[in-house]
Amino acid sequence: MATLKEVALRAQVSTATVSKVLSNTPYVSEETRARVLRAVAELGYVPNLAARALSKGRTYIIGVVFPYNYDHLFADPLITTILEGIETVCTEQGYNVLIVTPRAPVIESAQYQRLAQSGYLDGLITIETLPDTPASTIPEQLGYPWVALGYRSALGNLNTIQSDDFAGAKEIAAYLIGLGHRHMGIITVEETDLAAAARRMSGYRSAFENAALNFDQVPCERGSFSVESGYQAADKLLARTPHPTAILCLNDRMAIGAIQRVWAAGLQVPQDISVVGFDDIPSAAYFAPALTTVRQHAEEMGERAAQMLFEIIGQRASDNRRGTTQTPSGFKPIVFPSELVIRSSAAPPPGRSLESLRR
Amino acid sequence: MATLKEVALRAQVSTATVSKVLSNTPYVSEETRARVLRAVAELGYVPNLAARALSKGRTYIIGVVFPYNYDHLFADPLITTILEGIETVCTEQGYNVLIVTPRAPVIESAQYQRLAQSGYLDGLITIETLPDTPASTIPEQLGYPWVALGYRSALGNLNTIQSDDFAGAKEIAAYLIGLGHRHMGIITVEETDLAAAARRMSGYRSAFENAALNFDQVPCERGSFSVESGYQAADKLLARTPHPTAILCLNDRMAIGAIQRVWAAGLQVPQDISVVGFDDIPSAAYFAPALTTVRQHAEEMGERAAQMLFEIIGQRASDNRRGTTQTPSGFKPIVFPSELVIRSSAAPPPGRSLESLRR
DNA sequence: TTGTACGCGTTATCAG
DNA sequence: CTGATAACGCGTACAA
Repeated sequence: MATLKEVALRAQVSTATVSKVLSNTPYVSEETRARVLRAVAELGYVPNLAARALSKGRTYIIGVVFPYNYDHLFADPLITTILEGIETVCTEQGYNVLIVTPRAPVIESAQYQRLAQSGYLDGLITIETLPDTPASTIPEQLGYPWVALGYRSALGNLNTIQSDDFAGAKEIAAYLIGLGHRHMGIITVEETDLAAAARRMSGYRSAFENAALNFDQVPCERGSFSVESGYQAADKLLARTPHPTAILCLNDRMAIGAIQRVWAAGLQVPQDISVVGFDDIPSAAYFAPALTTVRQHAEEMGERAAQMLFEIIGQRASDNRRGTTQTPSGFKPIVFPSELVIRSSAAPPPGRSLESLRR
Repeated sequence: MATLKEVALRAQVSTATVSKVLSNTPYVSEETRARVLRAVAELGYVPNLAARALSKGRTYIIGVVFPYNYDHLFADPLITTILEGIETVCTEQGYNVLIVTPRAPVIESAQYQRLAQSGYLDGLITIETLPDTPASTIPEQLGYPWVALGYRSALGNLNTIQSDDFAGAKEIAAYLIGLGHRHMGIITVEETDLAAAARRMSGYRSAFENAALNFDQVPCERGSFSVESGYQAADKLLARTPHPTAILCLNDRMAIGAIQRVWAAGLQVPQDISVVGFDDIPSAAYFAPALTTVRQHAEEMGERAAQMLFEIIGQRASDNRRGTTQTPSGFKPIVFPSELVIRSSAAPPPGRSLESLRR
């Protein structure tokens, strides 16, 4: 662990000169530059980041925050894919990624709060899966760079990257309706467990109302994201007579659970009952039947979030340079389209072929 | 962003005193302690981590390194599960996790090398999925705390956490043999792509030899981890006449691909052909047929790795305190058992019921 | 073109 | 029990 001073000693110059060489400042003679560089190489000198951070006020670390309560969030392919997108861009830009996972409600997580205020992070990207206690509140109050992925409830949507949950849900519900389904069931989650839940539900509702179907009479059960919970919820849905001919699930894992339950009843998907999901996790494509679902552009969303953050960091830096203290108004929300992926877990209801529909 | 100095000013004491109060040093009068604490609260003071790191030589950040080449490693549930285990323990211990993903061969990744030497990390956990260029080489040479998950090839296995790939592979192969299979195929990967590949292959071999079967004549195709590549590899295996009655896959995703290919041939799993995997990824349980595979204790392995790292960091610290500069010899490798998970993707070969085997 | 000297925010070592 | 003061390693005005 050689230091600047040691390099300076060896190259017979001052530490200031070494520093200048290393930061590519002009006005250094070729000769000394070469001598310094050689000393650096010989000593295997690497700048101490803690010292640099202290001096420059920049750590080149950005924090990715994902609160979790109910479930292992790392088990959610959507989250890890977003993370991958973020990580890619950060690495490109020479930034490092610190993962921050407040276990408790964000507001109560002292650890998170301290970290956010510790000056260790140049910025934060929060993955807001939960409503009510957005993790972005903290950096927002502290006035430093942040971007949120998801919904911030009543707080407005500046600096936010979202997936168009409403449109995606509406589209897939309309698709089922178009196939001829009239008796459907829904497997959702507690709205307190997923900020996007409400949007998806209103997407469904919108499709139903467009078709003059009464959404409020649609049987609706709650799961908790997992395959098992989907199984349980489907169990209740199937107990009804007549049972629904199609089930809309708020995520793919619950859809897979629901399908298991349909099988357990001795029924076929999609011949007897159609089941659709949401998210398009990797296994959705390989499940049999391959899941009809809604794709979210998770990796791109992660990348875009990181890019937005760097724009904010950059503009903040240039503001400082010219002494402007204008509070930036924030970026307009970016909404990524979500797209219906038609595979083979949905079909017209039994006794109602596509042909008959066309008549 | 209040500083120590501001707190000191407000509490009418010196910065040294504030520091003592905050680090719970005894020998501070109750009265001043209270005054300081109040000032801290009023100012919302949070220590600056960069400054603390510089002064104490400790950052409370540990790096988790996972090299990747061929594939999106974030898409590998095994890796993210390990990461989750690591993260849990680190958070408990008040450490933060920085993710480090050298894209190039580790040796050539300047970014990784610099980070490792920057003094920004208190320790490293490397996930060694690839042979030949273990990421742990760097911290090892630099002489600072590290733990490796996986295999370090010829470098020895000190400070290593492993899954018993050999035993797991042997067990699942023996299971198929026990079901009566005699003509099997294997879908593996390039040994340069996965350090564990060789162990699993020798596990298979061992089972075959125990049953007096010639392992070298077993048809063997290579995939590249993905579902698609499993499909392609199975394609070649099925082209043989007679085709194998069972396929051993080196991971679950390829097994799922292989099953798809079997279906495409109009055959059933496991009635016509048995297919087994390795890893027990979450979707293995929900796939239909549910995958018979080998479970690895990924989360526990991650947790154990973090614990081992903290033991090393701790002992290093106490060595320093008493001036001992003994080079620690390192921990013995910890091998986690892997276990056969019997579900429903394997059965006796056609025309050979379990009954007939017992005769 | 180069060097001096100070500041960044903490911790730690001493005197007092 | 408390308070100066010196590190920690780097960046950077400012001076030379």
